[in-house]
Amino acid sequence: MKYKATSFDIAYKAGVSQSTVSRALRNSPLVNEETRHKIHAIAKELNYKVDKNASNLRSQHTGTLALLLFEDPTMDDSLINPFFLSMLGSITRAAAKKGYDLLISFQQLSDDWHADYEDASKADGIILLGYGDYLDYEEKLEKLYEQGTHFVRYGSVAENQPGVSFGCDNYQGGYMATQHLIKLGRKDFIFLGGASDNSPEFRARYQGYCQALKEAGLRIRDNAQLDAISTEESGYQAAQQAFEQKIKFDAVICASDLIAIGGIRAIKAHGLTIPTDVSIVGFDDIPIAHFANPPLTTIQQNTRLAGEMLVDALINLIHNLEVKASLTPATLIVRESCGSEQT
Amino acid sequence: MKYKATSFDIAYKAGVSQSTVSRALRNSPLVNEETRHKIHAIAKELNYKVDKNASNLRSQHTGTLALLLFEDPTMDDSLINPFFLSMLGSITRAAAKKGYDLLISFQQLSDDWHADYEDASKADGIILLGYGDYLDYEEKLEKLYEQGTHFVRYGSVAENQPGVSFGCDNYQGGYMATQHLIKLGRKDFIFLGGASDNSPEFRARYQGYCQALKEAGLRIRDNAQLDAISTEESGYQAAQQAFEQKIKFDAVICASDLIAIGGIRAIKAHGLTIPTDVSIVGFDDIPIAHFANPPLTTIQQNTRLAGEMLVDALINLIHNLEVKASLTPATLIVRESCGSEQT
DNA sequence: CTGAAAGCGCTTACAG
DNA sequence: CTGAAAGCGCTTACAG
Repeated sequence: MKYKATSFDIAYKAGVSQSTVSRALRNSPLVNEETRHKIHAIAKELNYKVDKNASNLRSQHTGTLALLLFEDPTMDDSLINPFFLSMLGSITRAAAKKGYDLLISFQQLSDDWHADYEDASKADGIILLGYGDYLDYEEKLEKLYEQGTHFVRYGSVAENQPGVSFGCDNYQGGYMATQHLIKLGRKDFIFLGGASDNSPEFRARYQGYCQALKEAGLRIRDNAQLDAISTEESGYQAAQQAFEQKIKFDAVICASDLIAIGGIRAIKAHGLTIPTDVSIVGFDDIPIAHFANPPLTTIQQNTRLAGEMLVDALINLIHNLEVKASLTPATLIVRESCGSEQT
Repeated sequence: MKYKATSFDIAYKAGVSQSTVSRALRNSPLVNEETRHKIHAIAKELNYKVDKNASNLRSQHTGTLALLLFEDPTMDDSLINPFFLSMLGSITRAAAKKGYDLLISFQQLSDDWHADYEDASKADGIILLGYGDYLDYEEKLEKLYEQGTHFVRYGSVAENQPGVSFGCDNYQGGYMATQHLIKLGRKDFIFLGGASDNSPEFRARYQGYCQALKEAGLRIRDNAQLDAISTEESGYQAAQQAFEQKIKFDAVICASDLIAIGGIRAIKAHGLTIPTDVSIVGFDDIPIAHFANPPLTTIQQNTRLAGEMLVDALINLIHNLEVKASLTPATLIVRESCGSEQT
């Protein structure tokens, strides 16, 4: 490893004090224009980079944001939800744009909270992205909140949640998806996905779904909501159940794309054709949706916007500015899994 | 923010010196069993965490690995190759397992190398994952190498490359894919993907392909290798070109799954059926491959293993141990895009 | 086994 | 506008 230049080396070469070098490099207005230029030139020549550890230690902040991805331990390692990967990408970009480093950490929901705290001490703030059971998750949020840690999270947005939350307008998304199928003349709906306190995002989608049905004067059958978590297999099982219970349907609204992909498999397995016999719509717009067979109509979450909002909000929080929860719009992406108008 | 305990607080409570606390916390054998227990207990009670900046500054290492993802600036932001996302996941896990933090940074290939250096100063070593033109990329590697930076990269593995490289056995993968279609009775092959110095990974796959054809006594047509980069659109265009040039084919080997997905679209658009009329195989085994229509036969890269190898190798490099380039095995995943035996 | 002390490379009052 | 000096919270010889 090459010798690493320090601010003293620069000071010596420039014939000024180390304090002045430090100020010049941070572009303090306190330093003479000319000296500053000279110092910058020497720094460049020497390949000088400020030592982050030293500057962070001294100024008591890290310039780093931590991204915690909570995983449900029941999930298969290899099949991390593509939606979260997409969020990860947009958060990384957003953080970089603001000059923050991003520390990434995958955790099991079951890990004890000391691990979170550990991460908290390495970063100025935390971004939480979780899946799995919300009720387990909430405990962690409360711990973090008590600790006075700066954090934002992406997921369901509701009253009485610890900390600041951002999320997609799930209710509106569920509503739009359902309305779209209603317009297409569909009458018998089922909903694939959990709708309990354990998955508040899914529940909001379900509520939007119910609202659309209600407004159209269509019945909401009690047995037509089948639980599923966000995996292909679980979606398959849920649809399978609908068949076993002999629930008649020509329209299926899914709480996620992965669920929809599984649903499609089950529907095809029963010899039905999509969208002729049944229309189906997903949620998220993960890349796979586009390549499903048939291509899946879905509700798109704006991950790019979400990433920026999360990062901006967290930085504001760190600077003790006020930040409030907000929703990102949901967009209907029409593809071929719904068919076109019919009567 | 709550008051943050320091090693002095613990020392005071335990009635020992701060040096002893530091040693106890690092589990130095120099400290009395009993005192160590007491110190650990107090640390836990006080929610004490070692200040990373201070310890890193003092001991002159960071405990952090940087992951640089180079992107070809021509790529669409939103469509980061799912394969890299998968690598990212496995590297994150592998780093965490070894107790290293992972700093993530997306960069354009066009960024000047100072940016890399910047990252180098924040981490003990760098993992490089790049796509886009290899020739541009190589320059960066050389710069990094000259600087004496510890780094490993994933991609093509060959002689005369600066630094240590890991990668999938692309040659073998291309060979296996081709051989599979040969066994199925296919005769007229085309290859979709670049095969020049600009994309050495693709070239290795192409060479494996050529070898398999040669061994089977099948002809390798000069015009049957169509350039494509790893996007759906580019794959579509390449297949399109094959049709325009009236190249007859019943088997297509693709340099990546994304290319294959685009190829499938073009083939279907020409009214041909897969796999009846033509067999197609991809490379990577990204999640989409499974859901393609028909499900895509492909060559799987073991990203989990690759992530572990990269992290282990980099850590060894940091400790000045010897490390050498190696290949990860390629695995044929048979799905429906090839059909079954026929004559 | 333990303590006193130096020092990692910065930032930032303080004094001019 | 500039410099001398303190100090961020650790680790690690050095001396016992």
